[in-house]
Amino acid sequence: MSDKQPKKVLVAVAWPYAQGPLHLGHIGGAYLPSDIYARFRRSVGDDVLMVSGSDVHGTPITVKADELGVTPREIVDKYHPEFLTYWEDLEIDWDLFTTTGTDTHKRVVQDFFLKLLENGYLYTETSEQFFDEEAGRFLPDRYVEGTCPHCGFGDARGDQCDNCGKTLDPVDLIDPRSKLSGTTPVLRETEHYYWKLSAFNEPMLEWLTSREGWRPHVVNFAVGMVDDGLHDRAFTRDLDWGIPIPVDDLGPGKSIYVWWEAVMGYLSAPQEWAEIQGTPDAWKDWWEDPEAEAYYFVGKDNIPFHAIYWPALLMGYGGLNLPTDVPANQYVTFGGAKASKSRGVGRPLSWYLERFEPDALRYALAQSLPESNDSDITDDEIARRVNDELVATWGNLVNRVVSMTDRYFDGTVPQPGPLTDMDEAAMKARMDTLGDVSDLIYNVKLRAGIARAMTGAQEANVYLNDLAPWTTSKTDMTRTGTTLWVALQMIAANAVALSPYLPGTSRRVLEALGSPIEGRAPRWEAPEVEAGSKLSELAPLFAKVDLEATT
RNA sequence: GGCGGCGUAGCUCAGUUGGUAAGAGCGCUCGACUCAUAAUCGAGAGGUCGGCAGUUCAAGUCUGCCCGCCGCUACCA
Repeated sequence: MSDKQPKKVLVAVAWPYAQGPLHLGHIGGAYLPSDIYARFRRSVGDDVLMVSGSDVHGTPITVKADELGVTPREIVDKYHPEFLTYWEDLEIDWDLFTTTGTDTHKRVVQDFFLKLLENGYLYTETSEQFFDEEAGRFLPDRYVEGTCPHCGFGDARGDQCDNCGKTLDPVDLIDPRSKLSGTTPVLRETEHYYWKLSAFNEPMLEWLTSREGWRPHVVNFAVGMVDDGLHDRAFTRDLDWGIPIPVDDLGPGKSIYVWWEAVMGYLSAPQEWAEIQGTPDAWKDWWEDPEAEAYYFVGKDNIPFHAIYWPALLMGYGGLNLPTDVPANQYVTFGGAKASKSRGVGRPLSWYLERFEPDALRYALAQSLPESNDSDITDDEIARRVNDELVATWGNLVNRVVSMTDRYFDGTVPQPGPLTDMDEAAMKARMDTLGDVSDLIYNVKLRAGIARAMTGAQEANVYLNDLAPWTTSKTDMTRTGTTLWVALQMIAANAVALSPYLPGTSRRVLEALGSPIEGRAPRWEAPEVEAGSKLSELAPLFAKVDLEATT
């Protein structure tokens, strides 16, 4: 670890729409895993840049704004600040969490557009779209409603019929009407830029099939999609809310399609970060250095955009790093059924934060990360993880060792005597824990990583039971001191092993044992708890949770 | 409809290229201990690996069909 050259690591995380509160599925699916990974890479000395931000131009935002009769900006201004409080509460440690509404983003996106145009990947084409003459706007698919041509359902949306589930083209609707004004929309010609995505079929397939270490479901899904053939996609929309195209040959009112624009945030956010640092070119270390790595943490619904479209955009731009890995997660489901509002997923994050300590919530989610399959969780399951695993195994371990050190040695780290084989084995076990957890996190097996770290805590419990310092304290204080000294070393190392997952409580443990963290993350090595030093006060790490008492 | 995925102990889940008598955590039973947040440690019970049929010397792990569940299906994110 320590002998490796520090690497530049871009930790890129899905951009949430600033359109509604986040739920545990979002946290477990993307934001927590990225934070765990980023914290770990900081610990081993790499230069991590973790960025994301609120997508302010997403269609759901304009839909919601139209429904409420407010501007999209008002929606964004409500939810973006709310997101920031989540990050603070959960200690999601961004280098920058911005929005797609910044000048930097606009500049980068428009530059990207021009570069694609220059490289021959954009062309114009005319098509017919529904236009609401009363509202004076072209209508996105879901703004058109009418009778479903398949089942006769009267309120089918232009993109899909909610009754029979079929995918529709708004032009096929019988008696179409505008959702904006209720009037009958008319077909009107409109000219747009199209992206020559079809040109990337071959290189994309070649790139995808040569990825090593990617999760099977990610590669399979992406390859399957490319195998079906990539088709050219419209690159612009008839919208005012968005980033206008930087050329005027199509007239006004043309914005870059929000999805293409949003993923470019991975490029613009590091530039904004660099500007804030006062080193405007610093972002290039993460984007242009071939040795730099880039990890994209997203949910599985985002695989096409991060494993295909964004890499294709980058290929079209040229000279920028493609993703090192897209460790997409599956879904966190609640109470068996799919993510449903009635079973907890609709609960605001604050509901959980009122009942669980941040690290306790992080623990339960980390143990349930849907890395290879959808994973199911319930409120009781979260409480069970906290009470029967986290408190019982780790919290109690720390507490019992600190208590004995207080009782038998007045809170001073005892001087160890000669180490026996059992002592040596325990000292080695703590190093193995750090090594194993490190291997697992490097491979983005975060769930296995925290389980392994907990095994380390169990090993310390076994060691204590075998050596029984509460018994030896009656006859042999040297032996007792040695045992507690070893146990303290194990705890300190284990706090480091857990630190990516449980940053707040790990910090408390390390401070109490005399190894305060310098910087944002502890060094990934076993700290030395010095004999003779005085332990500072350390209250129990976690409290047990009783949901019934607080509900 | 098309594409993809899932169904492994009571619960939540692991199980690289098919190969020793199928694993973990929690729960449960019994025992040990009492420093510790009735926590800890040990032992044990518990599974036709959704069903059926194949391929193979050998299948949870490959093929086909069936049952149940889910996601995506391109201007929807």
